[in-house]
Amino acid sequence: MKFTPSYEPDKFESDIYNAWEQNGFFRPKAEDSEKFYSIVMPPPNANGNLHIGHGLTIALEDSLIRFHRLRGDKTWYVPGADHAGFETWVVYERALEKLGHSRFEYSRDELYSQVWDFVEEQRGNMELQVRALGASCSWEDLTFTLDENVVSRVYKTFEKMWNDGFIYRGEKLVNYCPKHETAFADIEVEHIDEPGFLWDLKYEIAPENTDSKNSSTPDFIVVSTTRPETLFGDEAVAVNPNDPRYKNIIGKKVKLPLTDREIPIIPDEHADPTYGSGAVKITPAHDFDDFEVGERHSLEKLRVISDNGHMLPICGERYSGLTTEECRKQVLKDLKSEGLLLGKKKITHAVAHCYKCGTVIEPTLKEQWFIDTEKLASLAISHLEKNEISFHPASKQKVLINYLKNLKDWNISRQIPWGIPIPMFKKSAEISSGTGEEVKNDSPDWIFDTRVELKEIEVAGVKYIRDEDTFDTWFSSSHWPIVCTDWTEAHGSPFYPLNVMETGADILFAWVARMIMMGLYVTGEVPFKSVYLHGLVLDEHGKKMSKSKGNVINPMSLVAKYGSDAFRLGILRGRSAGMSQAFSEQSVLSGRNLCNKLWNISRLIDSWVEDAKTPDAEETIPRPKTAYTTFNPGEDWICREIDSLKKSVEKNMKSYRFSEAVEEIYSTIWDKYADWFLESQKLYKNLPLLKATLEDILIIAHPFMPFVTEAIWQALSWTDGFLIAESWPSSLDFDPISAEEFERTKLVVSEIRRLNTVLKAQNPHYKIPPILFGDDSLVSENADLICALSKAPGISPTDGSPRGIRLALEGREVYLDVDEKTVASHRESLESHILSIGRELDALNARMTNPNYVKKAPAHLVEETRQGIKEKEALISRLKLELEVIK
RNA sequence: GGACUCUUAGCUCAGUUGGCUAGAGCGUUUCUUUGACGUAGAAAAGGUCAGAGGUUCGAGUCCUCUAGAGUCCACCA
Repeated sequence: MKFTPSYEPDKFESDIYNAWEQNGFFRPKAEDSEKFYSIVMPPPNANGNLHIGHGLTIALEDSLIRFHRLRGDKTWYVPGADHAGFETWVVYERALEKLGHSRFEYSRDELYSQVWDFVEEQRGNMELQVRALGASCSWEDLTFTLDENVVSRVYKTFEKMWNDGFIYRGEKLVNYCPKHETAFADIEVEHIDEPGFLWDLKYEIAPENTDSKNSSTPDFIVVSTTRPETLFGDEAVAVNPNDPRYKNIIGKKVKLPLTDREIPIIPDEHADPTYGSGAVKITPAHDFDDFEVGERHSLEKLRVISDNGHMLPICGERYSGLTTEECRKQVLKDLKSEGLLLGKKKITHAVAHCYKCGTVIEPTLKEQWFIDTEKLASLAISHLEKNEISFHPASKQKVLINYLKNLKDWNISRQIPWGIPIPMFKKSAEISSGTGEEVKNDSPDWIFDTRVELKEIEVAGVKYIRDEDTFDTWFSSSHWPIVCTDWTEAHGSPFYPLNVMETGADILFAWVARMIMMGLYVTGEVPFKSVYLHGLVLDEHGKKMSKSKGNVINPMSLVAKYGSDAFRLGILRGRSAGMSQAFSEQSVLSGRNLCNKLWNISRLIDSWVEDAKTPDAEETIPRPKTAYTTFNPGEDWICREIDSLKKSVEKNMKSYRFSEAVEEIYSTIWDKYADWFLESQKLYKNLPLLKATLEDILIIAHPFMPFVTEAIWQALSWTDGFLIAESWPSSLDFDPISAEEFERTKLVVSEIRRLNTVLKAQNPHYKIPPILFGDDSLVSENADLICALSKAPGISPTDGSPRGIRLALEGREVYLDVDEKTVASHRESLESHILSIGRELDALNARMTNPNYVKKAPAHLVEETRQGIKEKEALISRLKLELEVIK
């Protein structure tokens, strides 16, 4: 294969991916069961497109997987697809609406199969995109969140919990979206501070209860509320027991406005004497606080708002059927006309919204299934406190423990058809067919049964009807590490626990917390050894991406434009764990440039290898490792640099510092390998070394830029097989003295270049002069290289009569052979150089004059400082001497 | 109200147990039509590390406070 002048990713990527997949590199062999390195992908929504967060997830996870694969671990990366219960449901419901249909036209079972088809149609799309990002995952093991084994595992857990008494049926207030007509967990509700009003309503004290003998007793009480329309459900008015204003009316009754009901005045700490009027109406069926108050005082829970947000008939003909908003207006109008509306105050308060449609959440009284989370949470906390899971960033461990300590019971019922049916059946009031016997009183109200395909079942002569609700998706998702690894009670799984769970920091509570609780509950072991949480990917201005703002960056369009590797490099660059950070196309562009650079490096080396080939001198190249020897300047140095790159990538990957790893690869390839080593090799062309070092670089870079490195591997004339299956390089041999010598040679070249640039700036007609060197073995031994790298027209010894400008480098005797005029004009820059060295010297001297430093600092530091002072002093005196000469 | 995070170059961020002259990318300026790459090469400018105090021989790094930014949790009628 021939190298084109620039790397064109779209010509290679899909072929390479297919070749990898078809050759089975993504799947660990069955017999290799000893040392697995396993990661499961947080399942992207089956019916959706990947967003930038998935792009980041795959870049992170796949680089870990590829790194470990090259290191020789049996890696196992499981892709997934999420039925995404509610998310998908919203999309589907919208599609139905567009066709002029409503979900209420269909039965639950009909809806379920419709959505199944809908998702099936869309699913391939997501999988193609995961492939395009280069994810080296085991497709045969793809798990869909509604797969048979997932459902059966979820049912098993539910049954265990039911038997353990962790599950209870409760009538409680739940967060309810009147638009979607389903309940949510607390975590799915968004609290937003909004302006609103606090109205003062006049509740008259019922006349028959007024103590006529005591005229000091007021005949009404003012209650403050933000939701006047709920007054129909009021069951009491609460005042603080310590509030002197109301002490003597506790226990009396008030007339509920617009109705003919009377409700008591009760004492409760919940009433804050400093807020509003200090008296608060209690609506147990429609407010979380009031619910609690109601429980304390055994109040009725009267529902006055329907599931879809309309007033119920109990509110009276005038209000029944109105939306809550309409009803509020009407109530306020009526109260006003009756003189019962006393005041209105602007306030800001937190209002709960549906996280999907933004509709105001209506706390609604519902019978639902709840998980008693107390034992689950404390189990999780005890393992977390033993540091059985390492967190990146570490701070999230504390955050998670704090969350678990305050965890409330978990409502797992959802009133949407798209999801896993809850396997619970309720005893029917009807007498079961045939027997004619009465229902036995001792038969349970609810029974667990997995025959969810049936609407009703019969057990011991009793008829039971299926609960129509489905599970909260997080209930099944919390089993993800268990189900993906096929963990069983009998055999466990060689992949469980996972090595790493990598996901977004935003679902630490919703998902990670629940996986830990469930993993421990089901298997007794934590589900993963490490957690890496990435932050949000923000737009280039640091703003959250959103469709409405129009600042969404689509990963696929970046892949199409710059290539998959460029995207991966761009998204990993400068990103650290847990932080929400800006991302721009610019970083992808620089990733693309690196790919092209590496491509051209390889192109050059390959052309040298090809040029050297003569028909009769066909080399026999030992694979897998090219043997090499170092002869020339820079060769030991590049071996040292690659060796240190290798070690630092190992270290960074171990501590999940992806960005640092990428940065080091970038600078080694570009600044070291291309700009110094290859430039030097233009003189020497040590082919075995060039080949060996290029191979190492390709392997080390492969986890981060898999496609271009493989494309190069395939294009090189001497390599065979696949790069993905190569093994991580062993340590390179090098002579450290020779490496250090090249470092000093670089300094000479840089200084010559810098001087030339400065002098050129002073005089546009300046031409790069020849180089002279005195008694300087480093320069004489590297003369050709220095000459070539600095583009000087020539280099020669001074023969004892130095002239021109001497380089200000310690221990060097190198001159630029320039004319007298140029020498004189250089004086100024020399003076400023002396000043800056002087400042550094002062700093070092200050340290040494401090007796405590000399006494307490480590000896090697003190010695270094002493050495530094000596060198700087020598340099200054020499520079001063040069200044004398220039005069 | 509670918890957590952040503040380092024009921008986005590194800086691991305190230790040599605080780094990178992008951007900016100057130079280079050298046959791997202009998606390039060479060079340069740019930082009182938010502020104050403390610990220390030594603080971007540890502690306290202040100011600012952000995120999450929470029932404020």
